[in-house]
Amino acid sequence: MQEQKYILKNISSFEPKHIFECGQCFRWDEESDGSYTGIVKNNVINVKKVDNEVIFSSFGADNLEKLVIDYFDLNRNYEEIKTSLSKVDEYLENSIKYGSGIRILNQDLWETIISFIISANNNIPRIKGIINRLSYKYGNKIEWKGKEYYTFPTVEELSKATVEDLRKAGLGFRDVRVFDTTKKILEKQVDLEELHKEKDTKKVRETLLTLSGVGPKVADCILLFSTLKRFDVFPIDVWVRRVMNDLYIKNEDESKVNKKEIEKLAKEKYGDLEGIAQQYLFYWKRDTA
DNA sequence: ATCCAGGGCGGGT
DNA sequence: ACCCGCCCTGGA
Repeated sequence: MQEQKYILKNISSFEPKHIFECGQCFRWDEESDGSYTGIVKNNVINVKKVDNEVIFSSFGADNLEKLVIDYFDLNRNYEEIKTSLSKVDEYLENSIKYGSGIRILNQDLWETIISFIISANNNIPRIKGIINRLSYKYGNKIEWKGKEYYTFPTVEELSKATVEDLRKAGLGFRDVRVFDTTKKILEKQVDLEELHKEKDTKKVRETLLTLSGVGPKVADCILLFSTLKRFDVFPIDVWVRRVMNDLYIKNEDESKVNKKEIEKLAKEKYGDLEGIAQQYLFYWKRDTA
């Protein structure tokens, strides 16, 4: 364990608030100075943007520079993506301006699966609370600057939890889902390493859907926000349904908008970048609501 | 108090 | 294929 610092200068398309509050992650919290602190693998990382510099400070075992480049997907050209998507229409162009510093993270697949199973019919404060309690109980403690942080439990660590333990941690009806999925992954009935090797997004999605608690929306979130990193998916939650209805479909009752219609529309308009388009639209709609 | 929050499941048509 | 009621929890 060691303290490290890494500074990015003149980086474009990197705004901590946009990245950490666009709904893709649950383990980052804002500090009083506006920076964000989160847990990535076995590291605690603080991200602070000052003018045109992003300062990363960490305490952990991994090489910070390598970790940051990988986790924040720094080798991807977001300027190019934004230029391309901005040409679609003025709605998307405006939402891209609003969330111009969004980057889609490469989050650990296992952690992303469990986190989004917990997210079902839940709200963000509760989701974060549950994940913190699971990490506190089954993860490992890291102490840094007088504060305690806990790593997200590994498959083996979480497999020690019984259904009752999970219920006590506040998971509610998601307890059995997390328990069953953990067991299935532990026993490699679904092999996460193998899943990374499959190129066909549809096949990966089919496999994810065999996991308890993983339906269409959760599967798409896992595909988009984890190291699987697929942009040809379009997670449809209440906010995305709302924004797509408001902008294009204009049905009087947004709850009756057909998912298939939204999927078709997204594919037509945004093509293979529909996943990233979804993030700009989601962040804009929810943040200005 | 009732409702809802970043859905999924199981049992109906 | 669609549709619907139900599922824990806690904050408004």
